[in-house]
Amino acid sequence: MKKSSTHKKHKKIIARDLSKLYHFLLKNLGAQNWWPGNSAFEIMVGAILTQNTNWANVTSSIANLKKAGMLNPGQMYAKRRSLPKMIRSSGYFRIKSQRLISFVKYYLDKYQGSVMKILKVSAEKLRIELLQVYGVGDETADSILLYALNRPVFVIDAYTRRIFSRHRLINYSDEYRKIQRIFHDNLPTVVDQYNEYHALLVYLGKNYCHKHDPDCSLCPINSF
DNA sequence: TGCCAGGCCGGGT
DNA sequence: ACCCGGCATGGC
Repeated sequence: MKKSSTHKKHKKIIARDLSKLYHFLLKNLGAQNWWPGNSAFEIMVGAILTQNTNWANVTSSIANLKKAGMLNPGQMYAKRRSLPKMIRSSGYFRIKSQRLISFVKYYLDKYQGSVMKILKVSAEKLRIELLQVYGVGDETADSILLYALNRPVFVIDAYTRRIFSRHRLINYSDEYRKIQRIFHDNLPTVVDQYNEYHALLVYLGKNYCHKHDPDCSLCPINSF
């Protein structure tokens, strides 16, 4: 059996139950306490480095940057030529170096690399700006908004698509903003809940909702 | 060994 | 509006 997305063993989830599902997952899986990172800038960098990449591969890159004193906008830009070497373990290291440079340049030019200054701009306006930056798409922009800048923006990723398409809330290939709207419309606008919910979905995706031949009998959602 | 990982971009139809 | 190839390392 290859496809599971429409198999009956996946319990159907409806939009109105998203809030209850959150509390269920939090109770059964425990708080994930994201984002694993200390400063806002470290989280921004991590959001780019983890694109289509295992987080474990990113941690050593972050450690390299920290050791080199490059985990701040000014030094990262000044030492930008050493980025490929520093972030090699994250994969796509050449293109991700370009993405980090374009992001840091934007952050320095527009906000002098200051969290205080970027926090003065509304989430809606910031999202549009971030999407103009080379290498920042919907998920990366929203990860920065939610996890680095504490804005109530729900992050949609491949795990979210996989989990909820199997449970027939969405189609896997639905537009990003369409999926996001379902969460925004059916959850209280609470940053901490958006934060924890996405982290729980990643945990669920990693451990129970595998791409091929998923072992659905172990998925906690079955007993929701 | 091959598949997968917390995407995004550019070109083609 | 889709669809696709390219980008790349490290763990199981």
